Amino acid sequence: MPELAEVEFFRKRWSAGHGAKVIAVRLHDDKKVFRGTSTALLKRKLTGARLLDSATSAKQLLFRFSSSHWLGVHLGMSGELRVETPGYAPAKHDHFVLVQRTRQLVFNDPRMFGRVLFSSGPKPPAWWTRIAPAILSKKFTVEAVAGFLKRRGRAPIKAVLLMQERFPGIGNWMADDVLWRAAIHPKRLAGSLTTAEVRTLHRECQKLCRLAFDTIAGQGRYLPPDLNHHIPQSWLFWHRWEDGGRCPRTGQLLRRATAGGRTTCWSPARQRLR
DNA sequence: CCAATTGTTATTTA
DNA sequence: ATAAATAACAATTG
Repeated sequence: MPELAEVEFFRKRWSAGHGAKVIAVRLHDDKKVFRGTSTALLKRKLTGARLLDSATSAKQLLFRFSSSHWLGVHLGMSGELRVETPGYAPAKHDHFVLVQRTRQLVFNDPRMFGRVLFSSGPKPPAWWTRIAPAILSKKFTVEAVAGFLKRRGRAPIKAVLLMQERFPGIGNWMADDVLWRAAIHPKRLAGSLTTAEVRTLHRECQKLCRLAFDTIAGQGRYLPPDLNHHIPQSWLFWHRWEDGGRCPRTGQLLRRATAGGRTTCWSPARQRLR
């Protein structure tokens, strides 16, 4: 489920535990979410440590602990973060739990494409600092996008939008939504876009990211009661999942097919192959 | 039983 | 050699 703003939504949930000590760590050792991570070390170092603060970048979460410990979380396809009461009994797919005195911070991931990382040191770990510059940062320029599209010129634009090294945080539904807003057919080859189309695409990426943070992740300290709670019916989002969905702008039937290896939805009246 | 799934990476193909 | 396409990962749901 989680893309850019959804990841931030989950971070805000766990931020309930900022400032509080971890009194126990419960985890499922043998699960794939810990691939490449020493669970013994993670458990030993985080027990007794205080959760100081956290951040998100693209689809990654970073949690900073006392004594220079860093916890990384990627939610993969089906991961989510929850806050439970101290008496909560872990469910089947609750693979990682930080127990605090007044709450439990739970990482749940049935499909286990997600990941838990751990490292120690004075500076944030490399896997965090090498994430591509955010779409809402100054470095996400139209020139950078144009250059990238040229280099990936023979791939469908839909596939290119999913590449995290240039569009960090964009996932399947955001890619479809951006292309729909920009009125660009997902199967157009990246190198075939006109200068005007590249400009529009660049702008719509920024607009959708801003919109997504506001509606999904909430503003300030406010956290929506549920993911997607405030997403308006006017987004492609609500109409793209199943057959029979209609374009919120034209009212016509949406098309679905696979493009760039993923299920893709577009509005034929707005987005044309040519 | 078959096909699907909002992600990433290793392997295969062009 | 490079880039694009595909398979694989795991679990559940329709």
